[in-house]
Amino acid sequence: MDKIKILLFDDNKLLREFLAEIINDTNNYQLVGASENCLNLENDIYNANPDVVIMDISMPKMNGIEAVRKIRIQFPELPILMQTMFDDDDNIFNAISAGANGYILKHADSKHLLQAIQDVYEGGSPMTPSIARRVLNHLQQKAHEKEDFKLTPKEKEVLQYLVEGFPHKQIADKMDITYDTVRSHVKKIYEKLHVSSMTEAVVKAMKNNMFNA
Amino acid sequence: MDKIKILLFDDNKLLREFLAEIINDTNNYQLVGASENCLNLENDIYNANPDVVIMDISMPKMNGIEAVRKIRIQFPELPILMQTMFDDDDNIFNAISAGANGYILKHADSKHLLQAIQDVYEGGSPMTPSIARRVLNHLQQKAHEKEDFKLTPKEKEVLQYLVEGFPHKQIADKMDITYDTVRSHVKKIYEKLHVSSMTEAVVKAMKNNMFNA
DNA sequence: TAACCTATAACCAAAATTGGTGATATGCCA
DNA sequence: TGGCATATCACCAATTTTGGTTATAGGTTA
Repeated sequence: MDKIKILLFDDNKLLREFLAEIINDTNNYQLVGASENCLNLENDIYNANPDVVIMDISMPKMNGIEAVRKIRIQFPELPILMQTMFDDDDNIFNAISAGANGYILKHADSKHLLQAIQDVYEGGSPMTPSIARRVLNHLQQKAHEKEDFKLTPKEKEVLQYLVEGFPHKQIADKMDITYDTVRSHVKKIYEKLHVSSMTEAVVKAMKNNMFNA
Repeated sequence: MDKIKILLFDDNKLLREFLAEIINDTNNYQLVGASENCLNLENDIYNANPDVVIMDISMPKMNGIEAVRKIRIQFPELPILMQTMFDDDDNIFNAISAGANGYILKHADSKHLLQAIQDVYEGGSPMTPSIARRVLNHLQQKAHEKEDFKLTPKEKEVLQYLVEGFPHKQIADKMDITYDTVRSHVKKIYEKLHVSSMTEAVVKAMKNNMFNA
């Protein structure tokens, strides 16, 4: 069985050495490189050909998040495990949307660290419960704030078309009703949504994700 | 130190007994109840007064997700740990948006289970790496499709105000420029976004979440 | 230096939206 | 049966937005 090849990016020399020691004490893992910055990012990866990248989130010159973004362009499938000092790091979401796969703390003990490496290698996304909590809260807020404005079916249909950018006249054609009827619906919509223009209505509709959008 | 009081909802008798055994073998945890359905949900919780609820995601009569939703109304802060048979359960996202705090597999060994209980009790959100991966993918897709329209700072400012529902005239006042200058910016924005109306521009801005939303 | 981008501003004419105030018809429900 | 919500349509007048064209000034860059 081949060892899992690991490439490390971290500006702290002590941590690089510490990690090298942990990894080389095992039979299943192998450190194929450790850089203190991401200036030769693509080359480093190309030469080392790792199975997993471990990336410090905050580094001089180019930070870890920018690095993740660049890696994703050339190596879309390469598992990336982010490391941070604190679990309330505001960069969590930036790292996630940049395409990082896992997220752990720097002071994790060697057992947890090795498990996390194994997890990202297998396609999972290891993260501490506290980080997961922040991620979930983020999701819940998104799904949360939806109001019920009690629009009738026709009103919903009209609003849908407004969101899609159609002017009243075209909506009338599509719905096979007159321009003035569309207007009647629009007025009711404004009343129910407590707005007074198309843009406001459309923004409110999207914020309450009333449609797939 | 008080024990962590646990209330269990699961329709499988064997699993209820198994869990009772695990928990009662410890010093830090205490099972204060185990129900096979959620018909007396509120009463069960009120009487048992648990620190943590463990909920099976699929149950007869009322499923676990509906139950979570109900719990959240009366007990907004009560930690809920969901259990499922499979980590590709499509109900993950429904459970999350209903307000569940953690998500683990039913065949987790007792050590992991107890750790997960501890984690939710402490405000974390334990989940398996594979479940976390699905959650992250979900987030990444949301954050994904953002284009760079290369708007200038002023154009971004104008667009921001449009999203907030202000008419040109008020934007002119806010930015301390003339109405016609606002119009110039708006025209440029339309050109760069390939649209031809405020609603289209606003929708595009929001879809590419160019602002806080 | 010339070309280009940004920000500013103006004018005209056309099109679209908005507010207000009506009316008619249908169906539901108490 | 009478009230209520829904859906339809109409007209007036005011406001807002849009497309097109032009112009000036400051900054950057090839």
